[in-house]
Amino acid sequence: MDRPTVHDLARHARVSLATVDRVLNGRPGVREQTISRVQKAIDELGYSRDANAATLARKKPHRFVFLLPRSNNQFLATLMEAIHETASTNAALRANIEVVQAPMRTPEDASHAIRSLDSEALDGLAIMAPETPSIRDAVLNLQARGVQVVPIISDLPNAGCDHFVGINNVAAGRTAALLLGGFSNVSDGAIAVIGGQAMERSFVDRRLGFDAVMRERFAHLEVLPTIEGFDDAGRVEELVIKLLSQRPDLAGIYLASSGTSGLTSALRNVGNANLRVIAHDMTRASRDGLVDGLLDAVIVQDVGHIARSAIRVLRALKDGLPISASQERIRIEIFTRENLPDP
Amino acid sequence: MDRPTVHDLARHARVSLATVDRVLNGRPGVREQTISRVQKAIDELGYSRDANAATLARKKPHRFVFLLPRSNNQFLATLMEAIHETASTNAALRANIEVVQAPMRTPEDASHAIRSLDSEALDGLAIMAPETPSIRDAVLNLQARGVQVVPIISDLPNAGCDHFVGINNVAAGRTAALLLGGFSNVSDGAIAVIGGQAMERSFVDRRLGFDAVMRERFAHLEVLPTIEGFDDAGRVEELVIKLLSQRPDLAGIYLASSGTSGLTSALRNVGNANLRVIAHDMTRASRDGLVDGLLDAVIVQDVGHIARSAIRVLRALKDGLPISASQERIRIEIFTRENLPDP
DNA sequence: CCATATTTGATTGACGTACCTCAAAACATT
DNA sequence: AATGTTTTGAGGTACGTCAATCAAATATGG
Repeated sequence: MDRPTVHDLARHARVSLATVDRVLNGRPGVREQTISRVQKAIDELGYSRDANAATLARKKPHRFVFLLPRSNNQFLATLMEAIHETASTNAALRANIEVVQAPMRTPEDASHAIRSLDSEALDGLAIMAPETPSIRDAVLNLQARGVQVVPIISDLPNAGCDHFVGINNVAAGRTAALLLGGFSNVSDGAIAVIGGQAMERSFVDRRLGFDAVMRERFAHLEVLPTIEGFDDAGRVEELVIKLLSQRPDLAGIYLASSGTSGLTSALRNVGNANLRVIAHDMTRASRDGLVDGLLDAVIVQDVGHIARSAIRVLRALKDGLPISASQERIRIEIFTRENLPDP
Repeated sequence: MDRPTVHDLARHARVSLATVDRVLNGRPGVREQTISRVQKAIDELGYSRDANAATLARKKPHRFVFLLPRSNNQFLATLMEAIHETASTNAALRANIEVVQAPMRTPEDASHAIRSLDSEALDGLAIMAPETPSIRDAVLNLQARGVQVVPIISDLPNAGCDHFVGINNVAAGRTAALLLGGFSNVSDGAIAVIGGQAMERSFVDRRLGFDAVMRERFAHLEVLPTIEGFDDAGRVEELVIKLLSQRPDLAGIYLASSGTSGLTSALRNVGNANLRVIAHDMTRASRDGLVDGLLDAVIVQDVGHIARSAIRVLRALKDGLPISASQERIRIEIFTRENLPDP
């Protein structure tokens, strides 16, 4: 009833331990025919590598890089903090974890950042980036050289990645619409949606889900075209101030990107009590916004979970370990003034 | 810069490897003075046991038991399924995981169930039980014999347990109130709260949070005294039918326990469109209830996360490993018809 | 058929901890 | 001082994998 080991594999496939090792670790010098014989033994015995022994025996630690946009918004700061905390508390994983920030305002920036990573010394990349052809190609290129890639926060659907580490952003958008529409008590009015960049998949998905529910359930509210805030608090603040002066019928704002501090600071000055406001991510600004009644709800993705999950997934992909879908599902939390936990 | 090993400890504390081992694993035959010398070395070097090597080297697997109420409600079924799935996908943990169900309608039942566990062969217990003196004593007794105990789902605050694996039930109650009150659009009316057993801590906490927010924010709604449903669908159904006939002014129902299928089945027959209804936990009944518009929102705790977390915590307590608070925090999810994921 | 390349086998030593045995040393008791 | 008891040391094996070496077997091309 014990789990099979490499020895069992070798015996069952009638090859030596060395050959099993070559197959398992993708080392060269094994005939196709032999590989499939070992593969067959793996399937028949239901072998899966003992992660404990593997980690223990591995000489070189894995090198994983988190590539994030260079931007000084508060959400990125909390994300980076979570990554560093995970890295330090999980020293037993034998993984070197680095955070690299690169400008991503243009697709060329981002793909250049990817290409300038030393792919030789790299085992895995967790990347948060907009979805553009040049980025997709850079990612595919990296994968071709044996580097595992997972998109985090914002998906890259056509970049050949098996897993995405982040929330279901369509569901997040739907939730935002539900809260905005449900809490609103006006008979008509306009709803503004502020995103980061148009190419950001996370925003596209959120908008998609948001619009669907607004259409289905809250057709009396008019959803305005997207405004791009570029995840920048200053720009968001300007946009919101302008919006409030131009649209006296504004009934709600959905900030589907970063820059919450700009939103709350605008609301503090020119907001009104009938405005329903939903934002994303738990930061200082969003917490204060909830407490002060400027925001009605904040939709939160746990950055610690995202950091841990990304590392687990990269490691599993690299080592050929199974991935537990249910464990890696990132949940959406909804915080309001009423259920805000202590900081 | 490498992590210190037991060898480093031995050298630094000027004792032998065997002594370090005795101290680390709590084996007898070491003077107090020596123990503290080793302890000092542990602190100074910042030693923490390599979990991979420890699991690998351990001969006997740990034996962990989940003790749950014997009741055939749907939530318990999903919880048990999650436990078994975790057990089978984490064979590498070298832990034997058992589920024991025992009647818990009276405190004596439950404490008897605890006492009848073979504490010799037991390393850890994850227990879901009401909070009564006899249960508390039985738990304390078990701990005195070296068995680690974590309450799951429902806390046991005075049973000497370091960790609770479950959601913040006060916050859950607050959230329920927010959703009930926020979605409701009546100017007055009554709100019914249905719990399981009065002694269940999870229910007490939910009620606490629920009442607080209703008082603070929705004082125009009258919250009725608790009704005990004993987590039984049949009983809940009867209660709800009676309630709806007796209180025509009923504006909302908060089902803070199991038995959701009884609730939805009652609503299907005698419900009305102006009723706002909140329930807990994702089961077949609650999913169908959302889809059919009988329930407005369901507050969900991820049973898979609870099962995994309980095992991780028990293992960490038993092996003296650190526990990552942020990883073990169980999140609350809110599902509505609008953001319901595929099954 | 040979020479050469490719593929496979046999073996070994880490990795860090658990767990065991046996003997030596320190301590306590009379 | 002699005895027994408690505490400590020394050393080894095992866990399952990685990683490396060197030799042996097999395949390939001319």
